[in-house]
Amino acid sequence: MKKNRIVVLVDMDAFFASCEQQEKPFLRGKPVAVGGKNIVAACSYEAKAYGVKSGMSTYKAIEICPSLIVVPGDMEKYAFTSREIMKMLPDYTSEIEIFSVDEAFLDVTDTVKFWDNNPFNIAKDLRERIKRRFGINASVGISYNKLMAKLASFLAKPDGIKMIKRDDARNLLENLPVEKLSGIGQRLKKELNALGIVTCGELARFPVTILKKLFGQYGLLLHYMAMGEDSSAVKEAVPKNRSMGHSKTIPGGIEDKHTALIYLFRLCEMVGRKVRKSGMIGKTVSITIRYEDFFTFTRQITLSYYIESGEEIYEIAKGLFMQTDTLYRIRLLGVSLSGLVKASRQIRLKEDERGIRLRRAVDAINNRYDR
DNA sequence: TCTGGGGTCCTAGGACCC
DNA sequence: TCTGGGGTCCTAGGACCC
Repeated sequence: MKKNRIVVLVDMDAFFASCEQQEKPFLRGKPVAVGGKNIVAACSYEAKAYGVKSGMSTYKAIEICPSLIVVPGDMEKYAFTSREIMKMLPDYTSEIEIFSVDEAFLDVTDTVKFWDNNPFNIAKDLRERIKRRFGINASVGISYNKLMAKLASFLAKPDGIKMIKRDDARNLLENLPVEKLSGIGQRLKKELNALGIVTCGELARFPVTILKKLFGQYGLLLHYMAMGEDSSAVKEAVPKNRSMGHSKTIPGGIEDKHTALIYLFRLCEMVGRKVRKSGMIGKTVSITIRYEDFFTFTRQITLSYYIESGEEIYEIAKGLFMQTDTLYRIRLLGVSLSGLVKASRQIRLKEDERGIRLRRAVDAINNRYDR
């Protein structure tokens, strides 16, 4: 375990919107929102200046920013650009964790010596290359662990570099609202605020025993987070796919099961396609159902064998779906396959048995619920 | 605030095994 | 036999992130 690490977080600024502005020059300098029909998935800094935020309804966004240009999102395109950018990272270290489509952690503890022992040189070089090749601004946070590197990049935005040294962390955290830390969302913020805890300083001084009682193991973690401590490692470069899924909000909602099954089938096919494309197979099928009142729940079942095709997924998903109530109008349906492993010849040998076992599993579901 | 879609991780209880 | 404890897997739900 290394003690004094140097962790860098590269974070693309307004990534989706920047990709669009790069591709379509007439969008540059304008307030742009990328998203679906009803919600803003991401927006340009010009739009942010008006108060537009991701997650906001498109209606509201246009209300506060009438000149907003809304473009449909194209995840494939962004993922491609992302992969191209990420290809540059091994030039700086072999310890890379691709954290999301627009963020990556780099542990440069062992390689910073090649950059005059100054991590700023790495940050500058990386930012320049991304800007030059892709026309996209990136912000870089540098610190002694991932938690603080993340905070640093937040403070660096937009288009900047920020380093948080261990000696400065305590001062910085003292008056920092707890929700600025990655890992503390709206829900936790509310609960902490209710305890009279608003800043990280206050959280750090709050009795650990009470935090543990209230939040379990996470309470202990919160205590350390508030002090700027995070022992998690920058993990391997290849993100392990634990699950793959699709979900769909149905405009107007669905009332009858037949229509729902048609949606379900399509989702299963999409999941199957995605899974096969990545050369994976999985054994746990989950469905998500959201009723009109936003009550959301999941049902899942783990098989004793692996599957990959839309048809196989559908048979299981349908079984799960048929057990659920149909009293309410369905707003969203989702299907996902988890327990994923790389498809291998050994596992594939069992393929012949699959048909039989599949039927057995479906029977088991049906029997279990006595239908 | 009236709410998309893709994920990850954690927890708790129960089943089951040794 | 009615009685321990640990480990692991499964299901369901929830918080969080981008």
